[in-house]
Amino acid sequence: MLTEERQQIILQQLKIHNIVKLHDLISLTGASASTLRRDLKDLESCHKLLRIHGGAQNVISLHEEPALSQKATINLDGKKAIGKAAANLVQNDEVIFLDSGTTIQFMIPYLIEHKNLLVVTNSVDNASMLADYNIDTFLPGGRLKSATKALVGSTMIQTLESYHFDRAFIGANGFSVDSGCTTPDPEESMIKKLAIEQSNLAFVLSDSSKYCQVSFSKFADLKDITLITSGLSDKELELLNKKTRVMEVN
Amino acid sequence: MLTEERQQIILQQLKIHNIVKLHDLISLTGASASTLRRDLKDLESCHKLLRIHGGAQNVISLHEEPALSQKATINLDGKKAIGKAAANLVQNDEVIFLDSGTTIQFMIPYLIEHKNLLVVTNSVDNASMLADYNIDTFLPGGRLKSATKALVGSTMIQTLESYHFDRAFIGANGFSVDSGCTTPDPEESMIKKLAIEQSNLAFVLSDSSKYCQVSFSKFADLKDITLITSGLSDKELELLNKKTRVMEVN
DNA sequence: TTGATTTTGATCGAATTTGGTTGTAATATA
DNA sequence: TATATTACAACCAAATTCGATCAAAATCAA
Repeated sequence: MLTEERQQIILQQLKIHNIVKLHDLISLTGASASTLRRDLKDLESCHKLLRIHGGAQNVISLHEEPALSQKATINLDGKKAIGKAAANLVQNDEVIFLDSGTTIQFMIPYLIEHKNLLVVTNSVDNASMLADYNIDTFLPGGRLKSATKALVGSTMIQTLESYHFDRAFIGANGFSVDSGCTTPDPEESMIKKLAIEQSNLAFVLSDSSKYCQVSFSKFADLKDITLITSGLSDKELELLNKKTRVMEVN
Repeated sequence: MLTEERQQIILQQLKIHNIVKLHDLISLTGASASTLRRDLKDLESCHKLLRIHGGAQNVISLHEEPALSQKATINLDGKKAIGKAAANLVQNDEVIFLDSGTTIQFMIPYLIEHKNLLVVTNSVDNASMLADYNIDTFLPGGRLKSATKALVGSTMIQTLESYHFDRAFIGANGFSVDSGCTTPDPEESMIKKLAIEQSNLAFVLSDSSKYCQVSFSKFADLKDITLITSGLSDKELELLNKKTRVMEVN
């Protein structure tokens, strides 16, 4: 059995079961524990799975959005760096759109450097933080999604259609060369898509853990946005650079 | 069974039942009590659940009061009682408006008793809390006021004009027989006024410390609203009762 | 074929996980 | 209230899994 075959089997099992045990893989492939450990190690290093004691699990299960508190602490330094870099792109007097999500939230402390900004956001949490920083903020109306505290729905869409932004900063649960930028919830996906359309320049902020992740709903092709990310390898960057503009921070 | 599997089962059970007993988890996973205790400990330390004697419960346990961080501790018992009384007025299937302000916020934990509510609010903080309690919430668009984290402005007004509420619950910085209900900010005052107009029944929530206080901008005559208050003397109540309906709680 | 490179499987000590035991604390019952 | 029951944290020893290493096997190149 070839290495490629084994790894396909592993990923396939993961898709089905969300979790695989090393033991099962041994009987499934006939390979030794050592070999399969090596496979898992390889697959983990390109973010295709997450190793756990006794096996491996999906990096994210498609229909599960981890609650904010859980997500918030992951890859903190990376998010901070991304947030700072993104905020530095903003110019005085601009109107910008801020998506929901913790990565985007890290931009806010750095936004106070800029004068006379107007921020439009669909995130209740971001709005609260923007108010703390005394940044002029506008919320389009919408229905509130409990899980992410983002505003969605037809009202939001109608409102956004009548706005135009200098820049939009969007979060993503996954991005890949083939599938573009994706997120679990179709309604939020539609907001992201629309915000990108209504902007002169659109940026997707996402750390390396989201690379090669595909979530349910696609909201942008890589060619239509500029990616701001951190923690990617040179090889991965090279590959991405063929499809989009990438800002690697740190 | 892998650690990760067990923990997923635990969280899944919590989502369904809001509470799990250690005993049930033992029969559900086949793992020992020690192991499951460890799992609960781990999950608690990353804030995915709250341990209780004999098992665990969701972090946001529905029937429990939120920890309120701020200086909102003034007259806490009074506000709680007012919030509870106000929430009890609400009926299933109603559309209600919630104003901004801490007193109003105390209603939210008690609102979960009612089924199929739709809450409209202009307060970002209330919205966030409503999301925590999984209550259907709609935010009309508007400009965000930093000081109070309330949404104001023409967009908000236009939106509210097209809505109609079964009940509106409004906060006030002052109320008196002569000057009616008042609040410092004219823009917020306009929102309150409008919300009252658009409702079948309007309630102003305000504790006794606001009695005979007059703030800059008036948004309602006492005759147009029902006052929900606490801590007033019999004499004061008698006086007020001539001008308006008063619910004294506690 | 020969020699170099890669892949594989086995081994072993270290690290992790697990289930049971113990004494203590919390809860239930009388 | 006093007592019995149950759940708890802390600890330990057994079992499992892990990572590192190395030699055998397979693959490749000339």
